[in-house]
Amino acid sequence: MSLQKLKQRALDNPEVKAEYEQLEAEFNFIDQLLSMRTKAGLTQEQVAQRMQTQKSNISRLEKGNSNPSWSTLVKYAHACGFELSIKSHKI
Amino acid sequence: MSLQKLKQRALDNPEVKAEYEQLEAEFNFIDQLLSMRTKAGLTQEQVAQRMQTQKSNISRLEKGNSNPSWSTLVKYAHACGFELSIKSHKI
DNA sequence: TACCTTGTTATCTTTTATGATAACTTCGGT
DNA sequence: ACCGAAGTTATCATAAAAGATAACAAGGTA
Repeated sequence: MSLQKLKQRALDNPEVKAEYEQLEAEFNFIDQLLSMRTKAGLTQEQVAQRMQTQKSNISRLEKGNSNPSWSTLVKYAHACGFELSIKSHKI
Repeated sequence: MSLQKLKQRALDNPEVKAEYEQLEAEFNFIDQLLSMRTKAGLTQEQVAQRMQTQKSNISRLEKGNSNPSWSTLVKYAHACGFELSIKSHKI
């Protein structure tokens, strides 16, 4: 079994995947979004239902092809069971 | 001099004010926005110029009468000399 | 192979944020 | 009392986000 395949198998496990995502959590914006859903163990459709919207819109959000409003981000976070805040650090 | 008055005088000092704001930084969303500008020692008009927009729009943003997009928040933060990221914690 | 789940993409409509201008309020300083 | 700086509010036009639907792709499983 190739290393790639092994990694893939490992990531198929939700818990392993969540751990993995958490490691690079601070990485970037999109990753953090995805990380929340992964940790919650929810599908896009489930999140969509909780947000009272469509799964296609969740995909759009997670693919980074959008510029979401703050309330959308908060709704998404809540749907995944998280509280959201902004963090700022001096350049 | 009343306590209120004393507090007001203290907060008139930008440095004191910045320190004060920082203390309750995590307080809420709007406070954090304002805090960035306060720490930067900039006026709404100065931030507006750096964001290539109008001071009235900055006021609208800071008064909480809006639901800004992520890019607007990032622009605002940059104008104030900050890098922005989201922070999520499990409910 | 056929099926089902999950996610992606495209497109259209509707809602809303943003840009812009102008008039107004507050508050210090002179 | 006047004046200027800083911030607020209202309003309108336009750009863009969000809602909705449908068709498609990838992966796993019977």
